[in-house]
Amino acid sequence: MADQVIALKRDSSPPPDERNFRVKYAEVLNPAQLEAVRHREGPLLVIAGAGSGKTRTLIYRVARLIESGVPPAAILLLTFTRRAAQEMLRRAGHLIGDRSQGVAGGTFHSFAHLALRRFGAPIGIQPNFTILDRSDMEDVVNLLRTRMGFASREQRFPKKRALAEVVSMARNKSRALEAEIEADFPHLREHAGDILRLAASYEAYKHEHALLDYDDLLCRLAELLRTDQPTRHRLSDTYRYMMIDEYQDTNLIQAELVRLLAAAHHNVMAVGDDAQSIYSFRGANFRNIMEFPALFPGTKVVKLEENYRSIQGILDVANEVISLAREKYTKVLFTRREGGFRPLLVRAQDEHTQSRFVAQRVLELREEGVALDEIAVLFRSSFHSFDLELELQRRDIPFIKRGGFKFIETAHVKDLLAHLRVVANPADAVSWLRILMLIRGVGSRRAERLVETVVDSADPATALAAAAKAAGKAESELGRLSGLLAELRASARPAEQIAIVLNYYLPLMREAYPDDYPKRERDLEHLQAITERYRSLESMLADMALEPPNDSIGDVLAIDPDEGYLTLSTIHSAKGLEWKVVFLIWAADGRFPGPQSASPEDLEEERRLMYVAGTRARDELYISYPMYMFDRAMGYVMGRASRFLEGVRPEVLPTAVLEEAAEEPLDGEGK
DNA sequence: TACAAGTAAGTTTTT
DNA sequence: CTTACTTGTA
Repeated sequence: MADQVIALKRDSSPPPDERNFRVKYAEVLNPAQLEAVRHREGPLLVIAGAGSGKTRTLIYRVARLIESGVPPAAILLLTFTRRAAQEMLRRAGHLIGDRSQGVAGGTFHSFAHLALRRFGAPIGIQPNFTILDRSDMEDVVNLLRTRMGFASREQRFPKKRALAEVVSMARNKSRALEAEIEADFPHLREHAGDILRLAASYEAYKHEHALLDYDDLLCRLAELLRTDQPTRHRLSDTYRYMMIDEYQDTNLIQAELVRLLAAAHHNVMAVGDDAQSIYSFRGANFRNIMEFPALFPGTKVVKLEENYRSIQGILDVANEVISLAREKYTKVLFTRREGGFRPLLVRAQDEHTQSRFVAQRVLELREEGVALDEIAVLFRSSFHSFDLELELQRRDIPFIKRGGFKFIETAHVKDLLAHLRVVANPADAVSWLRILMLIRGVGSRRAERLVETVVDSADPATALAAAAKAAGKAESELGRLSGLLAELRASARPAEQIAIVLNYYLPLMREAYPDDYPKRERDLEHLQAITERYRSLESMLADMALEPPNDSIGDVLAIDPDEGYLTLSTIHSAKGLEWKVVFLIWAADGRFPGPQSASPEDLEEERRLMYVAGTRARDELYISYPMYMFDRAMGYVMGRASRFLEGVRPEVLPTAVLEEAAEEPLDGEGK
């Protein structure tokens, strides 16, 4: 190490090597954090309450490992989003410089993707496989559903969405499909036999066309590691120090992946909070984190209970919400942050009054000097913010929305990418169908036949041109498509390839969407800009499937405001984040929890979700709900506060009834 | 036979 | 608002 470092001032005798460390760990971490950061070999479980410095602990441990001489490339940091991994490595970089960039980091899915591309051959995985996102999966399921004759029979057969749901859930819970139907979808029991047959064809179809869905990425990596010893050893030797964030939201397959990857060394640090487990719909079970010590005997457990984020008033609400849970959790948060502010339960007249309250308070906060990017509005379901979005637009308050619909899933973006996907993987029948059906005169029937001839040929463009001869009036269009594909194969830069597709696709799009094609064009330009940084088509397509750009900036706003954006987010997408001021809207029974939360387990998870929402706030927390809300079945009904707030004492969460603001006309130009 | 248009129903959360 | 299935047209 080139830099001479000043020795620690503290009298306590640090381990000898600590003297040379640039970071003074003992001075900036609390005892529990320090214990976790100093841990070096063997399994470690950190139970970290909300705001207890969990991320900080991970970052400092990365830094300390590297300072202790561990090569960065031997560290694997698995997080819930890649963004989280990048952010952590960036912060670690502030501590120890750019050595942190050598750390391998990402999500389980992105890690599995890379591993399978490079080492998947022993279990029959082609390196150019295509990743199916959820809607691609549904497309395939739907195709098979029709092909197998389940579409137009008298008996009602489940829709593609439900089918994809069951199939995926079974895998995420590591259950046989039959058992999954019995357990979570008993109403589909009568179709169990057909669903099983459909699922089998789905597996065969994916295999035949080099397609892997999200679940395959995890399951097949587990398969690879189980069955192929050289690969297991290779990966386990490469990543000698593993760190896993948000462990409470992992499922059994992910736990198995961890076990297999760590087989050679058991150097695993898992970090999580059982009270913040909110992904059971993805097969996660908060008990997994409790069973970590059983998976790795000899696990050291460290608890972080001091909260550095929120003032006590906010923690009081969160603690009371979670204390009424049926399962008891492992810790109670406390803070030394004093502050007079009490969170407020705001009862609004109706949804629009709620929106205007939020908008107005946001403007007041801005007057008080709180930047917009220090404020967030959270909600249970992404459509809950629709009315608020209109109100914010009306008042020129810039915002970004996280979670919910992604622009990557809109038809025009999928169309565009499908043209590139067939170039990367000519066997990708889903994408072939998609781009063929865009052509006038080609419907599902003809498209399927064309796919059959094209998929197995060595030169798809030529095969397509040959097949087009028999296609009647669609011939010339198919010829153009063939030309396009040839042109795409000749180009190497993704952004350039997108430009080539745009040239072909934009006219088709204008015809297909005469109402709003300008907006869609802007989306595609945005996409082109995003893809400018990619050098390989494969990596670009993989990123689009695994880490899609989902911050859809409100399309009204063309320019970046200096003061940043107000954040609108689902609670799920707000996980791990924090803001100075948080609004939680639609905290009403019937919305949060929603009507689909029926079982006690579902409700417990909703309660944890409420806990997550509340603990995102540092200084101010406003929870609101409308007194009258519209119900599709019953018209306007009286709204009640969420049941999770009922047990919270009024001293801890006082209620304010919202008076109509006088300066504002009731009927704005919204709607 | 194959495609396009029209009508009717269902809707969380995410990799 | 999207998706599914029926009916209408070439």
